[in-house]
Amino acid sequence: MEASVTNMLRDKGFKVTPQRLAIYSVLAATKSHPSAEMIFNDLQTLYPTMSLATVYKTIDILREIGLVQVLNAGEDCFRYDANTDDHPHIRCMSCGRVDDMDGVDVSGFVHTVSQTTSYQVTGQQFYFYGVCPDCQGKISSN
Amino acid sequence: MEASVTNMLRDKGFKVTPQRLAIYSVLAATKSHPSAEMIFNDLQTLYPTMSLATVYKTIDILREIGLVQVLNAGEDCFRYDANTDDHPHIRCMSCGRVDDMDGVDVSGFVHTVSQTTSYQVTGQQFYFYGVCPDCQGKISSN
DNA sequence: CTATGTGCAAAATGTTTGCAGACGA
DNA sequence: TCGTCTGCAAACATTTTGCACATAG
Repeated sequence: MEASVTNMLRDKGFKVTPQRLAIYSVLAATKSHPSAEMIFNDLQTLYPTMSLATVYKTIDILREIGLVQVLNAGEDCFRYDANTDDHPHIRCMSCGRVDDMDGVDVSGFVHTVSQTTSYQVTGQQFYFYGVCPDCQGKISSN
Repeated sequence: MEASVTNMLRDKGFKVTPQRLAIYSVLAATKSHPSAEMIFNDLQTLYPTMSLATVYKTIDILREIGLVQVLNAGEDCFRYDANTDDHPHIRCMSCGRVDDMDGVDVSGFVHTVSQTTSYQVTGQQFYFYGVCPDCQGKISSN
């Protein structure tokens, strides 16, 4: 996995730096869809001198070479996902977490919808909103 | 239509002001899903003294009473839609326009997906990305 | 060695807030 | 009249940019 990031960067003419590998590692190791600031905070211990600007610049490269996808689940910031498969996301309106919705096959729906539009469809993003299991528990126990 | 906005506002304890009616009118009269700034610009001629802050505050009220829905199709700003029906949106990656995808029944897909998650689902938003008919023409003729 | 990348600080952008005067009910 | 609303300006949060120094290749 790490090796392939190195190769992907080199192949596209980007230099391989510790910062870039570290930022990708954070994204690859989590399912929490962190924002730039969350990534930055995660790296403060290991890379205390890293700047937020570097996080943004690196994410832009990772997106460009197809290693991360960009999410906006209606928040005031973007979140990033190293899982670039087509999968819906769901945000808890109570605690704000954003989860993957695995095991949902979107291809049939996407195909059907693509037929009904005069656009040439190149991609899509599905967001669901609701209350996560943890917050359901908190609400019912209050 | 206008009358119902008046009533909706009054019923919820909000005052009816020319600014609020004007902002809703702009949204109700268009399918272009304007951002706050686009609404503000639209109203410059008729309401030269209106402030952007008023646009934001009003939109928040309209959202709260269910008269508009908030969109974020991956841009750096929010867009607003007075059509609160469940319908997907599609953004042209070339010119940036955001269109409705009418005539798509999402209920079956939503129902299926809702079954597969432990979240309690309360809503959803589907965004497609592609190239609009106008831009397809431009690209092929260049 | 050279071109690209990093980190910092400043700028830009979109949105929110506080408050004095205006106005709807 | 009274409480809410407007418009302004300042504050805020996120993201982008410019540039001197550092570093990958």
